[in-house]
Amino acid sequence: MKEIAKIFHALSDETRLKIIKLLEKGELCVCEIVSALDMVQPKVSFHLGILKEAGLVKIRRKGKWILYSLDDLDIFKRFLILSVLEKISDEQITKELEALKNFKANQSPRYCKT
Amino acid sequence: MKEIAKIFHALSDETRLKIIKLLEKGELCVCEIVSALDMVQPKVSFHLGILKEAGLVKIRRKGKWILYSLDDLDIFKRFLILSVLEKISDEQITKELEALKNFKANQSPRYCKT
DNA sequence: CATATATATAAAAATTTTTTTATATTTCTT
DNA sequence: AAGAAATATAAAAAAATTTTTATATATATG
Repeated sequence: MKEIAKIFHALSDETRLKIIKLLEKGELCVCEIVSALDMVQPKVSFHLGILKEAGLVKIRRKGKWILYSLDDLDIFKRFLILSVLEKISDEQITKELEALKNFKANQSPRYCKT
Repeated sequence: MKEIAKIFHALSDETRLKIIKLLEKGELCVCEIVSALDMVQPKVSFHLGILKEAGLVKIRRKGKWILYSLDDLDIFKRFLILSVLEKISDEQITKELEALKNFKANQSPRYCKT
């Protein structure tokens, strides 16, 4: 029962819902999420940690970057994630998508420099 | 987005998940839930309030009792509730079901006397 | 109508979660 | 190898949630 409560808890926060929406389009490194959300890095890492602990996102290391992506192997989690994506429209994260686009545009291939 | 976070928040607590499980079998008044969970009444009312605010349970007054039941008219909520019911087995609330049974057995038709 | 019962609500206390700030770790680059 | 960049983690502070305790409200009953 704890496990289920934990999954729902991970989804009970607007910042975390936004992160899930941002990951809809694909893998993102922490610094990209930081710039999209316009929040300090440890705060973003904190929320990513909660999503990860709940098994909703997974990570992959690439050099000095850690790339986060949605983890929906489990059918229940897959449904929850799909529900979130469907319930929350892109218009609700316009600001964040815009910031992400700008960030990506202004960075060279080796893109972050916190 | 707040609305969705609110629904997930309502489901992110073990007491509230237990209440949903208890309501699986049908309407219950507050005092029955209190005795099933073995918690003080204001605490139970607090959690019922959160479930109600999230639109997951509904109420019906019957004399001095207020009867709570699952509210799953909405397809999304219905799925969430069904998931909870399916994910949490009856064995996980054995104690509570037992307490509820005893309570019901020991009470006359006009059953509560807090 | 006065009292008892069932439940809600308010205020205060306790607990948990989130945020901030500082620092550690890992990997890359020169 | 030294320094910089990306991220995590720890500690402290702030904020939110939950629990407790006391009280109010509504309905029923004698």
